[in-house]
Amino acid sequence: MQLRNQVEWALHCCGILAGVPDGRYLPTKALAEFHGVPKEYLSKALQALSQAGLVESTLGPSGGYRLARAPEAISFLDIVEAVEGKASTFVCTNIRFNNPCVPKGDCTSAARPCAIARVMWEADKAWRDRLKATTLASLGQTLMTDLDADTRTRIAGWVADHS
Amino acid sequence: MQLRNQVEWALHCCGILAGVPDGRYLPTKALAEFHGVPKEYLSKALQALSQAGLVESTLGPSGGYRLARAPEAISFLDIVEAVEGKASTFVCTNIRFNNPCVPKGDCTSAARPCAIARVMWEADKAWRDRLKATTLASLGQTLMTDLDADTRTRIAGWVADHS
DNA sequence: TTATTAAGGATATTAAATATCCATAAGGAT
DNA sequence: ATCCTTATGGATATTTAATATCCTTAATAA
Ligand code: SF4
Ligand code: SF4
Repeated sequence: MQLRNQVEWALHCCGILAGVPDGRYLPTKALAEFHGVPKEYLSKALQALSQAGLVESTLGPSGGYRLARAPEAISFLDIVEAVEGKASTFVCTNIRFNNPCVPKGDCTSAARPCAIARVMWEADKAWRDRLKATTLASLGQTLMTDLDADTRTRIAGWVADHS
Repeated sequence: MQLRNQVEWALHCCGILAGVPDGRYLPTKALAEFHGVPKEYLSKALQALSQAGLVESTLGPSGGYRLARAPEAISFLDIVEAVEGKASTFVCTNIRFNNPCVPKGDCTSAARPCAIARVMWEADKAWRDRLKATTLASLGQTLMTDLDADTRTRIAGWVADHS
């Protein structure tokens, strides 16, 4: 089980978009060059973010994307679910219904999901809760300590040049 | 991102194997019939459990599988990782190395994984921690309250008949 | 000796992820 | 007005992973 690479791209892009100057937009082309990924495919991830209402776009020259909300109001979970979907990682195919010991139609677990599924869904929730706990704002704070001042300045300059 | 169906099968099989009488084995054929899944394919999942040391097998008539440890000592995580692997759900392809603002070879994050990856890995850990917290023994207790006495008796009888 | 079973390699089938291409409409620049 | 740039979305191709089947081998009990 592996998250698709779009997730990594989307997270990075949101991190960069958080640094776009007010009123400006950063186009797909710049984001693709910055991360070294195919522009056309990255575009699909950005469209997913757009449909989820996390970013907003505008057309034409000097068009592109920017965050639709404050970085404090965008969580990792928002971004992951925009790209990967909200469906649980565990899907129950109800193989218990084949169980020869449970009379047809008498499956009490039809009303209530079975014990195994409940545990798997709780684990899924623990994963999402952790993702929900980190926002783009907290990511930005971490990057302040991770990256040296020079690099931060260079990145800010690059973004300003391309937005 | 979705867990493979083998995971659901493996969890169910372990739940059943927990009820196999001492000294007996339950063969793949029985487990496949019980759950209504293809025997040959289920066999692959059981082999994975065997290689992980969660179940042990014996050949010949009256052969099959049984748990290799007490139900208290087998967690959901053990089973999930046996089938799905231990690799993190988030794989970092280090696209930051393409970042034009970070001088080649000077990527401080090479030593330390980047901020995004750290969060994703923590979420992955939260998922695994939750899976680790439930054992086959606690599953059995839940099933005691989920299933009525008649059904439990029928299942126990079926298992005894086929082991 | 015979039937049964797990182990595992090989292969086929199906679905999903990854990637590219193109047509369209809209917005800025000239 | 015209042209260039851009997001959007559909269509399609390519690659990879999941799902499934088949077959051979060796071990074991009846
Ligand atoms: S026991 Fe749970 S996971 Fe298995 S088929 Fe039933 S509901 Fe699904
Ligand atoms: S920022 Fe993190 S997730 Fe992105 S490439 Fe770097 S290490 Fe990987």
